[in-house]
This record gives sequence, C-alpha cells and structure tokens, in this order.
Amino acid sequence: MSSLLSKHESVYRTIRERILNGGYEPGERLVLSTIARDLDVSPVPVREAIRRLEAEDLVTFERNVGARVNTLDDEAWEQLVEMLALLDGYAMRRAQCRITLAALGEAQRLNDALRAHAGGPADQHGEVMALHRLFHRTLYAAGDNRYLIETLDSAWDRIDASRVLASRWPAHRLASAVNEHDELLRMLRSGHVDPSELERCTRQHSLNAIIAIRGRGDTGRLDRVVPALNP
Amino acid sequence: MSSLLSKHESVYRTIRERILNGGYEPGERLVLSTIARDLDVSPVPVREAIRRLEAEDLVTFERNVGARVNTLDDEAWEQLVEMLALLDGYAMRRAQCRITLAALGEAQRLNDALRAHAGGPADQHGEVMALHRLFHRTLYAAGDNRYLIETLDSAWDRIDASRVLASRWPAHRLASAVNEHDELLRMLRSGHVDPSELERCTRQHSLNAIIAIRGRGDTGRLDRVVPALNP
DNA sequence: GACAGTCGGATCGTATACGATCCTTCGAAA
DNA sequence: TTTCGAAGGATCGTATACGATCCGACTGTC
Repeated sequence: MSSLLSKHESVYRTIRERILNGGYEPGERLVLSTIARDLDVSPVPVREAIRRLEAEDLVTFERNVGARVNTLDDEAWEQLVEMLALLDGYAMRRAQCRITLAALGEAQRLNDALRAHAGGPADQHGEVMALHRLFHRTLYAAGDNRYLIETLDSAWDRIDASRVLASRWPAHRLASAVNEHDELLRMLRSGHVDPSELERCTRQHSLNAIIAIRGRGDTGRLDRVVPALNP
Repeated sequence: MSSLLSKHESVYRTIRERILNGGYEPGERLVLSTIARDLDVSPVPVREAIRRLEAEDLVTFERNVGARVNTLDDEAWEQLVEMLALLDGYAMRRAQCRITLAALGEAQRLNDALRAHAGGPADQHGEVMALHRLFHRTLYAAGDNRYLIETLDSAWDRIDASRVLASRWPAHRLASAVNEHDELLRMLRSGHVDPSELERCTRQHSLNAIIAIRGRGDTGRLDRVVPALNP
C-alpha cells in the first residue's frame, strides 16, 4: 500500500505551484513548521522540498533563518529574459527542420486564441500569460533538445514567479506580440528562410518584451534591428 | 559556537566534488546510510544534499531505491554541449564590449598554459581540462550576466561529471582548440568585429568539440562553416 | 530444469525529539 | 533619550527510531 507520490514530492509540487501563480508572493517567508502543519506532514519532507526549490533558484534559504520566495530586481529580470531570448531563438532554429504540421497547427491555434484576447478585458492576464507561454513551449519543444527545453522551462518558471510580467506587461504589447508570432510561423512554414535569420528574429521577439517593459516603446517588428541591448 | 558550514552543506560539497572529478563514477550508486557513516553524520543532511544534486541533474533519485550518479549517452552529451556552445557564444558577444584588459590578459595566459600542454604527456588530462574550462570561464564571466554564467557552469559540471571529455577527447584536438582560442582573443581585442560574427565563431568553436568527439575530423578553423549540426 | 511464491536483508521515508541559533523585546544604566 | 545587554520565543539543524518498500535468494512444485 503506497500513495503515488512521496510526501516530499507532493509538498514540493504544492509549494512550487503556489510560488508560480502567486499563492506565495516574491519575498514571502516560507516557514518549515507552518507549511508542515498546513500540509499535514512532518518538517522533514518539507525541508527536502525547499532544498529542491532552492536549487532551482525559486527560493533562497538562509541558514538558521529560513527560506523566502526569490525576488527579481529589474536588472536581474532583464538578464533572465535575455537568456530566455537566446535559448528560445536557438530552439526555434532547431525546430525549423524538425517541426511537424501538427505542432505548427497547434501553435497557430494558440496564437489565434491569444489574438482573441488582444484588446479584451485586462483581468484575464493569467490566461493570456499561460497561452503565451504555451505557444512558445509548443515551438521549442519541437526543437527536441532536452537541455534547451529544461532550461527554458526553468527560466519561464522564474519569470512567472517574479510577477513582473503579470504586473507590468503593457496591454498594447499583446497585439504586437501576436503579430510577431504570426510572422515567425510564416517563416517556419516557408521553408526558404535562412536558419540564422529565423534565430535572429525569434531572439528579437523575446527581447522586445524587455523593451516593452522598459517603456521605450514597442516596434512590433522583427525585420529590422531595434535599439540593441548588446551592440 | 558553530562550524562555518552546516553538515548538509559540507556533505553536499563533498559529494559534488567527488562526482565532478571522478571519485564517484557515472552510474555509481550513492547509498545514503553508507555516505552518512563515511562522512560521520546522520542520514538526514545526506538526503538534503542528494536532493540538491538531483535538482542540478547530477544524480537521479528513484523512490525507495536510491540515488545514482547520472550517465550521459552520446546523444544527450551532444545536446548538452550544443546548449553550452549557444550560451558561450552569446556570453562572448556580451563580453566584447565589457571585458577588461586584465581579463583579456588572464585569458591569454591561460591559453598559453594550454599551448604548453599540447603534444605533451596525455596523463595530464585533468589539468588540461581544468585550464580549458577556466579559459572559457574567464571570458564568459566578463559577459556579466548572472544567469548565463550559472547555466554555463551547471552545463560544464554535468559535462565534467560525464567523463566523456576526460576519456574521449582526441589528443590532437587540443592544438586546434588553442589556435581557435587565439583567434577568438584576436577578435575580442580588435574592436572592429561584428558582434554577430564573434558570436558565430565562438559557438562554432564549442561545436567543434562535438565534431572532434564524433571522430569526423577537426577543422581547427572558425572562418568557414563546418559541417553544420543544424542546417 | 523452469517457475511461482515466500522470506530476509538492504535501503529508503517520515515522525519525533531536542539542542542550537537567531532575532526581537524589554529593561537598566549612562 | 540612547545604548547596551540579557531573556525569551520562534525557528532551524540533526540524530534517532521505526515502519514501508524493494530486490535478490531460496525453496518447493510441476
């Protein structure tokens, strides 16, 4: 007789879930004994769960003090997104010669669903973020490199946990992003696009999120170099 | 009265060290109670250490069975190096406009030390690998993006742990790598190199390691496209 | 000889207990 | 009023204990 998940595993998933969708805020303290009582387990499996979250850079643990949900200042957030842009762009390059028609169709459906939200009520931010992440995930999963996918997922997790996009993504950026997605899908389908060019455009699409959050405006275009983050 | 490190922390470092430099082989079992006795602590901090190593993808833990040092098959190894090439190339691009003369000099010294090993006895493989990794680390640390650096370090760790380079790096590859390093340093110093070009060449340098291990030969050149891994 | 079933040792999983550390609070002296 | 220091509570850190699970070996049957 055994449950499917060990206690440590289910505790891990529960805490992680709460961090990612705002149940625990950035900076919030995670007290072992409190969580243990809350989830009806002893502190031991909770400690193990927190160690894993620490290794994933979702929480910070200070000896004899305890754990807190990580916060991201503006500079850290931009550096993280910059890495995500890099990985996403390359994953797209790999996807170009591997993606199936089914995956392309799925991505198109997700982007159409996103378009339906553009200009809509701002209180569906959670759904929009989930759709947007799923759109990208569908594409980079087609790139079929385990390490790229894991690192991308991990980066997205930390971005979600930071609540930066959830609280500061400008509403008008969504429409631009949807158009850029369409453009990327066109490039994928065409079959005649230089891989380097596809990678460059995909990277630029992600970097545009930084520019939008910085409030420098938003080109919504991939076909020219926007103010470069790195000359 | 307290020691500098908690037991869990020092256990973590000890195990990690052994995994990285071959004290524990890929595939080897890590038995909690044995390690605990060996390091003179109770099994509890050992479990925490193993959880962290699991989250770092250095070991795999199976419920009710135990932990093993991770193994990398050829395909996984190539995918990991491919990601490393991507990150390293971009870190170099960032470094181009940030690196100091001191860091450039340090990198040159490390590469000169590497050159001194080329053609030398093959039993100094450990030192060569350490120098090589340090050379790259000096450069991408200059890129000054915390996430790039952490992800690169983590990827190098897993590559070291796999023992693939330690056991299969062809001796002749070292001389080529040293020349490529020189070429990259020249590009960094010149100040007139297109950032995209620098990134491309740096990426290619890392990808050449895959080609060398595959045994397809080794161009030792960065100025033309070698048989592409991704068209 | 092949196979199923049972037993036992090895190992993991978690609860509990208790000492160690930190941080806040409160009070007394300057 | 400010500062120093002691006391107490909150919380962490680790050892120990013991039940649960897995796996290999042994035995008996066909």
